[in-house]
Amino acid sequence: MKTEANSAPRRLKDTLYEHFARIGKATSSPKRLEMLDLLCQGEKSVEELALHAQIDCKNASAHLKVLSASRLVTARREGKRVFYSVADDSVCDYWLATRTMAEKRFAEIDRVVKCYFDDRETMVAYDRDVLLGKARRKEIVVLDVRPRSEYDRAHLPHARSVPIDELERCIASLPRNKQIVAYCRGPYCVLSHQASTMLRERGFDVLRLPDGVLEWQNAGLPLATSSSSLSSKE
Amino acid sequence: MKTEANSAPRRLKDTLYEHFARIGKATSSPKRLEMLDLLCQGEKSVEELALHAQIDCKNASAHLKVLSASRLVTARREGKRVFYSVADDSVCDYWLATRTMAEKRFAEIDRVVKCYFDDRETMVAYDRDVLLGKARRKEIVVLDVRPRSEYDRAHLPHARSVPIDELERCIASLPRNKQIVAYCRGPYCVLSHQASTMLRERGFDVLRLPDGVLEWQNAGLPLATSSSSLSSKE
DNA sequence: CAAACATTCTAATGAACAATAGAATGTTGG
DNA sequence: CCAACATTCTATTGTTCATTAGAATGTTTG
Repeated sequence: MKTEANSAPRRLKDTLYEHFARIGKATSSPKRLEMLDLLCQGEKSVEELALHAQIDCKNASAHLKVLSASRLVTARREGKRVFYSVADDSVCDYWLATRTMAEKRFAEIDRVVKCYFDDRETMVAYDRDVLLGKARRKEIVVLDVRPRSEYDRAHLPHARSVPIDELERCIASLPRNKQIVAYCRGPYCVLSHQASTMLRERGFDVLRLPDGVLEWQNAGLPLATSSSSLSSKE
Repeated sequence: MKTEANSAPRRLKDTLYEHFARIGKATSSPKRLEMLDLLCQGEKSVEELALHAQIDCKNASAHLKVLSASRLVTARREGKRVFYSVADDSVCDYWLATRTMAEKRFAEIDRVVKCYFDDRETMVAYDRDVLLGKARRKEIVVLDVRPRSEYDRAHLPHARSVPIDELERCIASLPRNKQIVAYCRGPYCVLSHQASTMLRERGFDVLRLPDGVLEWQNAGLPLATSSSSLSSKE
C-alpha cells in the first residue's frame, strides 16, 4: 500500500513532501482560506471568524484547528474567547503569493471580480507613491473603512479610520472640497466599494483604492500603526 | 446544504475562495508536489516523473491531470510521449514561497534534512557572490550533477555539466589542484551529496552547494542557459 | 493496416475529510 | 459553587479523493 522501495533517499523525500503537502491540505478549503485571509488583517476570535465566513462556531473551530495543526495560525485565550492570529509574517507573504499566482493563472478570477465591482472609472488611477504624496500634502483624505482593530494593527500612512458602520454618522465630518480615497482589506473586499458608492450618492468626490495593507506593503511602501501615525521607514 | 445566505457579496467570496482552494487541493498530495518540484527544474515526460516519484504511470498521469486542471502545469505531446512543464514562472515562485514558509514553520523539516545529509563541514561556507567570483576567475570548478536536459534549460554561471551517472567516467578530467563545488536541484536533492561523497573518497577537494537554480535565481543572481554560457544580466 | 508503446479514460474500492449535533471543558460573574 | 457563555471534543454521516486495474486512445514503426 505504501512505497515498497524503502531506500533512504525515498524515505527522506516522502517525509519532506508529506510535510509540504500539509500546507496544501490546510489551504484546500475555501472557508479556511477565507478565515486565513481575514487573519492576515489581524487577530480575530472564533466567533468573528465564523460570522465573517458565514459558518457556525463549531465548524469554524474545526477549521481553525486544521490551520493551527499546519502551523499557519496560533491561538491565544483571553477570558471566554480564543483569539487566532497568523503564526508569522511569512504566512501573509505566502497567502499573497498564492493569491497572486492564482490571479495570474485563473482568468476567471479577474473576470468575476471585474463583473462584480464594475467601477474601473471610479478607481484610483494614479500610482501608489503619487497617492502617498497627495495624502502627505493633505490634498486627499485616505479613508480606512475596516473595523478599528484592523486599522490599529496596520494602516496606510495618513489614513483616517472610519469603519463602514460608522460612516453614516461621520459623514458630516468629511470634506467636500477634497478628493476622498477609500480602501479596505484588498481587491476582493467589498467594504471600500460600499463606502465609495454611499459617499458618491451624497455627492462626494470619492475614489476606491483596491489595495489593502498586504498589497501596499508588498509594493515596498511603508505602513503605519495606531501608536505611531507614520512608519519610521521610507 | 450550501450557504443559505445567498447575498451577492457572499456569492462573490464563495466563488473566489473556491478558486484559491483549487491551488491548495492540487498541492495537498506529496506525490504531486514531488512532481511539481521536479517540473520546476524543467520539462519532463509522464514516464520520467513516475519513475522519480516512484509511482506507476497511470497514477502519475492522474496526478498530473489534477495539476493541469489547476493550471499549474501544461502538457505538450511529442510523438508517443507527453511532456509536462510548469505553466509559467509564477508557479516556480509560488512553489519556492511555499517551501520557504514550510521550512520556517516546520522545524522538523530542517531536522530531518540535517540528520540525513549531516555534512555541514563539507558544505560551501562562503557567500553566493563570492562563489560567483571564484567561478568566474576559474579558482574553483562548479559542477552541475543533474541530468543534462536540466542543465541545458538553466544552470549556474560557469558551471560544467557532469550528470551523476557520468561522473565515474569523467572523473579523470576533473582537476586535482582546484576546489570543486557540486550542486544539484536544491537543498533536498541527494545528487550533489552523492557526487561530493564519491569525489571526496577519490581524494578531491570538494564542497557541496545546497542551492539549486531556483534558490540561486531567487537570491537575485544570474543564470545561464546552454545556448549562452553566461546570462546577459549583471 | 497491424503491432508496440505511452498515455489517458473509466470504474471500483478504501481512506480521509467536511459538516453537523450533542457532550464536555474552561472561564466569567453572581 | 452555579449559571451563562465561548470553544473544543467526540461521534456520525455523506462526500471527495488516491489508488488500482482494465479498456480505450493516439502515435510511431514496419
